[in-house]
Amino acid sequence: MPAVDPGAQAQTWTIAAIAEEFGVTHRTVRHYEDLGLITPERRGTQRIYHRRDRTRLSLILRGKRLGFPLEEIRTIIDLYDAPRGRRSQLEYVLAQIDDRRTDLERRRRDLDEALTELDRFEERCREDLARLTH
Amino acid sequence: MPAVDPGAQAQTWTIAAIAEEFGVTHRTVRHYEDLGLITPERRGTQRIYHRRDRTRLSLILRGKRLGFPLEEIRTIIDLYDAPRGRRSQLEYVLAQIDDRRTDLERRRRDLDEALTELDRFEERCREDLARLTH
DNA sequence: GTATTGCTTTACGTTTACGTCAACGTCAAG
DNA sequence: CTTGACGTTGACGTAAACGTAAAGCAATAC
Repeated sequence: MPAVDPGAQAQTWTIAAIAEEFGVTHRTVRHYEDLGLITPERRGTQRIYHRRDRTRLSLILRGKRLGFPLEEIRTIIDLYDAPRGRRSQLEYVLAQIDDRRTDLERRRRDLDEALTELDRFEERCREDLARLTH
Repeated sequence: MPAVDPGAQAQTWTIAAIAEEFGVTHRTVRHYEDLGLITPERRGTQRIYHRRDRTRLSLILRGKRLGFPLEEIRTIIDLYDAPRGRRSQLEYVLAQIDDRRTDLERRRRDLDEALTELDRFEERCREDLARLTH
């Protein structure tokens, strides 16, 4: 069992393959490309997707589940790939990270609140049910 | 200091008042009414908002911050006001609560993942920065 | 060869969540 | 009484996130 086979071709996927795997349509995948969220290789006219594209796609979809607009998602995943060679670039990235965290933590507070309320509501319902049962 | 003054008029608000207080436009508030998310009292042609409407509005806005579509938000807040007199109704509501919780917990997992990744990324950036500084 | 399968681009359609006039009612202030 | 300030109902506009044909290339299947 070879740890890493340097001669092996890096695995690639077709648009139909990743679309199906991620549970979206190929139209959706191409839309993300139009917005610059993924940039698959081109072999002639065909799109070839690499692991990098899969990583990005899963980031995009998680962002969507969290309710972020695609444009904002792009700034986020671009952040992860941004050049960080110079000090000024690194400091910019660190500032962006802070903004992101503030946003995410706000969401988590909202989420926790919603879950707490839901729990309280369930309790009330269960009490009502118990009263009905006697 | 009266605990509860039964003779006191319940406090009400105008559309401009709640719009400004919640940081949205009156157009937005009326849009939520069009979708049946809030149903203010009508005094003639004017809308009169009560505490109940404010509660709903804050639920709506939190739902929006969490990225829920308005139609889904309506089913959620309607759930809180749903009749629960009969056993079958209560059991339906409890089932809905379970669905909601599943959804919210999924979101929380996504959110925690995103925050963890962000932390790891920040660490890497800080290491890079330290290397630049020597 | 041609028929099918899979991928491509182009382009218009749709839904959601409002923004943005337009045109009009109403009520207190001057 | 008319002028604002504030409110109202349409109704059309728009941006985002795709859906949905339409029409064509390209390789394999028979």
